[in-house]
Amino acid sequence: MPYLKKIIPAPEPVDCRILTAALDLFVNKGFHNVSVHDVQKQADVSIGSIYNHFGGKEGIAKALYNHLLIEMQDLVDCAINDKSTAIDRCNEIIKQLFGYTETHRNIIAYVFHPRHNEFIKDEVPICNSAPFVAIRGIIQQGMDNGEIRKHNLMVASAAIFGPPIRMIHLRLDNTVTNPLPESLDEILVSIWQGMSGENAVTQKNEKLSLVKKSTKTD
Amino acid sequence: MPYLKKIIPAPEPVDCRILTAALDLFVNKGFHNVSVHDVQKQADVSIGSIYNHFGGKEGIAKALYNHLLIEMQDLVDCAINDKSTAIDRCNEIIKQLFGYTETHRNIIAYVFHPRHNEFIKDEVPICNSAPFVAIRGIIQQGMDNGEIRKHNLMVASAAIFGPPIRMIHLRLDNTVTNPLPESLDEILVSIWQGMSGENAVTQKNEKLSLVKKSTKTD
DNA sequence: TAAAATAGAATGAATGTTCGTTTTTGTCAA
DNA sequence: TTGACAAAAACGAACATTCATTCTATTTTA
Repeated sequence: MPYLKKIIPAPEPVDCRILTAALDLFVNKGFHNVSVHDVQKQADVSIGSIYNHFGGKEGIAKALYNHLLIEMQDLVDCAINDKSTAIDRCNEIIKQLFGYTETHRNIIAYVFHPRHNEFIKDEVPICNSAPFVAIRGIIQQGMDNGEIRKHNLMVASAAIFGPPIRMIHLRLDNTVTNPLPESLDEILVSIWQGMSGENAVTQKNEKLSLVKKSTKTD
Repeated sequence: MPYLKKIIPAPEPVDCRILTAALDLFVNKGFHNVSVHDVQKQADVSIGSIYNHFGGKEGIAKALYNHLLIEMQDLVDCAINDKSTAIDRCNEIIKQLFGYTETHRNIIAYVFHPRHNEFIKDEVPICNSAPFVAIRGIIQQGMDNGEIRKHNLMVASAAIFGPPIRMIHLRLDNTVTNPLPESLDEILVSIWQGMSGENAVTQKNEKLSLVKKSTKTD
């Protein structure tokens, strides 16, 4: 009965199994709390295979890092191609990130893990990796053409992507329990229109109350 | 010549030396890349003292964590006492955090280290610790009295504290090279007034361009 | 002089890596 | 199609090292 055997799904290649297992373990237990033997067991491969393919534990982490950065780059490139304004591009990127946080949690958790340098040596820090630089390029363009209020570039990046990244962190923590896409519109409104309510002391064209200087002259 | 000896500054107590050394090492090398012996050497104490005072490596991390959370709580309490509106209180907290990022880098880096649970077991996650809950309390009040636009509480928290926390992370990374207090005003303006520039497609009282539904009726 | 604190050598478990062996894969001649 | 055979991949026991912790001895404190 050869058909009985055929039912077995095409086995994933060894290197994919290793990466998938490692991603899961690294994200959920932390790189340093995972041994090569743990990865070996979960991936159902031998120690030798891991060393053949990746050269060691850090090699796995680097391969994952570089692979996932390419996927991030794709995401950013798509947003640039599909949308024409800086604001739309940023919004699209945020939308995609929120979606992936629900559907590909491990990937997002790994990429937005804040301290890769604790276990990956000699790689570009995530904030200076190609996709993140590309995002800043979008923002710079937006400031140049007046879509986005002029700021120091890093400040603008933090103002636009700080809230969604914070949401992602809180969601990965389970501090936020609702799927992020449900909050997308609210977040986007707050980014572009600010957080002040009807009774806020701050008025337009005036400095904020915390800023003391020049409140009387102008 | 007893005076020669007197010049030696009062030696810090052993437990403080241990905590100071551990904080420095944990922040700069990562908890898992630091051995108890590293701490012992840098603190210039014996292994035995470390085990007497803190019971082990994780004990040091927990003691640090709890100690620094108390300092954070103080910071929040002061803001609540010194300021009367939600916006002013948030701004004051952000101002203090920016200042401490420059003057007490290690403390901020440790508290805002995103993955304490990788090395500290059985402690409240940072986002649900007292000071962070207190901050959300401020925001909730601000929404109740109309100072802050009404949102889901977590969304509002992310919108207000996402940008400054992002700046802190980028600064700790050295991706941002200017001292944070220099960017304080810019960040606060962007939080409360939003990021849209003169030529932005988004207009007030209309939905953002990314939000497709109901763009025609209203 | 008893209790507390400090000291640091010794211990043992955990774990990253090596390396010789076995299995699989691909190629080519019969 | 078969068999020979070389290259590549997989295997996993053994190794070497690191490192958290223990424990007994010594010093300091009250």
